[in-house]
Amino acid sequence: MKFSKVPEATIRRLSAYVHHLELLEEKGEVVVSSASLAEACGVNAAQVRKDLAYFGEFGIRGVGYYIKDLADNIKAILGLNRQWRLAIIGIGNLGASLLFYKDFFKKNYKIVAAFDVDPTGVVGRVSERIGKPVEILHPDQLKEVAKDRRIDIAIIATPASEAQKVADLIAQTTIKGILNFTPAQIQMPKGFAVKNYFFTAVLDNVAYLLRWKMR
Amino acid sequence: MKFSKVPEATIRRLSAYVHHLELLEEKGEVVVSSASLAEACGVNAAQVRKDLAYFGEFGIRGVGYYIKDLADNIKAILGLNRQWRLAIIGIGNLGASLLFYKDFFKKNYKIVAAFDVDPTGVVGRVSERIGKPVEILHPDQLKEVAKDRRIDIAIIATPASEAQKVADLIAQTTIKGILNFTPAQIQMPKGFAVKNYFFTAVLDNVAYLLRWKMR
DNA sequence: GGATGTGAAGTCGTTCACAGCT
DNA sequence: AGCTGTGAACGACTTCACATCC
Repeated sequence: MKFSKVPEATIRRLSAYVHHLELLEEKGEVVVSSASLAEACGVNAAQVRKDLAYFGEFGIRGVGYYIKDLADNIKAILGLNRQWRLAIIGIGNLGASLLFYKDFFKKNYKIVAAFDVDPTGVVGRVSERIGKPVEILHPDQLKEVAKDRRIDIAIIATPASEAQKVADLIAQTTIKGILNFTPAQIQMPKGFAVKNYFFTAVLDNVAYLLRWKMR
Repeated sequence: MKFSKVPEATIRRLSAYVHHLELLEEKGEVVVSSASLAEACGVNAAQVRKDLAYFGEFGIRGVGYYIKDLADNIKAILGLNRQWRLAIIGIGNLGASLLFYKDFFKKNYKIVAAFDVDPTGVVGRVSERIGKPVEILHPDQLKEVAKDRRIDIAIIATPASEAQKVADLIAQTTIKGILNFTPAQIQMPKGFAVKNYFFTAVLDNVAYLLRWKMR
């Protein structure tokens, strides 16, 4: 274990490894080699071993990796051995769909609050679709609610024009992690974990590939 | 213009540049320097110039870049000067929310078809929310519909367990681009543009940062 | 003067190749 | 013998620094 600077790409791949290990576990497999895990995740075998080497030695030479053991270890590395409490800010179509995203439960994420400037907007329809409706609060309440409900991570799903305002609100709370779904680049003080995740950028990438590489 | 191998990260940044250039245009700005564009997008100024240099010379030394001109050029590079026709496959919460994602219109993407094995599922509620309901078709119809409606890109928003089946269906159509929203790694023959975009992987990244870098 | 465009340098991430265990 | 763990080689991306041009 060196634990120097871990590439961000490594973390992304660890997520993928966990997903595949869980599939193998369901199938009743017991051990897996770096080569086969690599193939399933579309990467190089040495890459798999290097990624793991940042955090320790999890395999057995001449054998491979015990699947359950490795999965547990990676989950611990990613912090998926505890529950992370999420707030969704901006309950439009995207925010609303996150409220109903079932796989959160598997992944140790739990939505504990939802915020929107217009609590009467999509909410009515949202409420229709779930037994116990999620209460939509006004962003003004963010600070106190963040503390009360111990929110760890805020997901910004507002229009881009509102993203910085929301970020400024978050900066005043105990929340330290942000997943920004808008195309806006947000500015935060040091000490915050911010990741952007704007999906039309990826779509643009597909369009670009189609535009040039092929046809 | 060298047009050798363009890093994927460059393409992602070009998307961000366009977004910011459009904001500047709305504000009535006329020229922008690489330094100021860089700051707004959270990158280095030399990076901006290098990114653009892959495709040509768009600036004027001693002056900067004409905003509208640069925006148009980047859009042409990304293929956003034409309309891309999308299909969404899997109309769960995520797929349904994409159906209503308004910004598609701005970005030259148009949803021309929606598929789900259960056309009676979310659809009823989906139909309630839009004047002219989107017709949800069965994936069996993919091949003929892809041709009729000239679908360019398929967005896979099914459960992960179905992703490969859907990919196999797509492989038999005229569709050449895929945006995969599931955590499953899909296998395609050569010549397809496939991008994965699974958002809990990014959330895992935030959790990891919180787990280690801070606290 | 001032900002772009770009070779060169530097940094970071990936792949190779083999030593080291089991 | 087989597969992991890892230094070293490689390749890719980013940043620097300055020549170039408006």
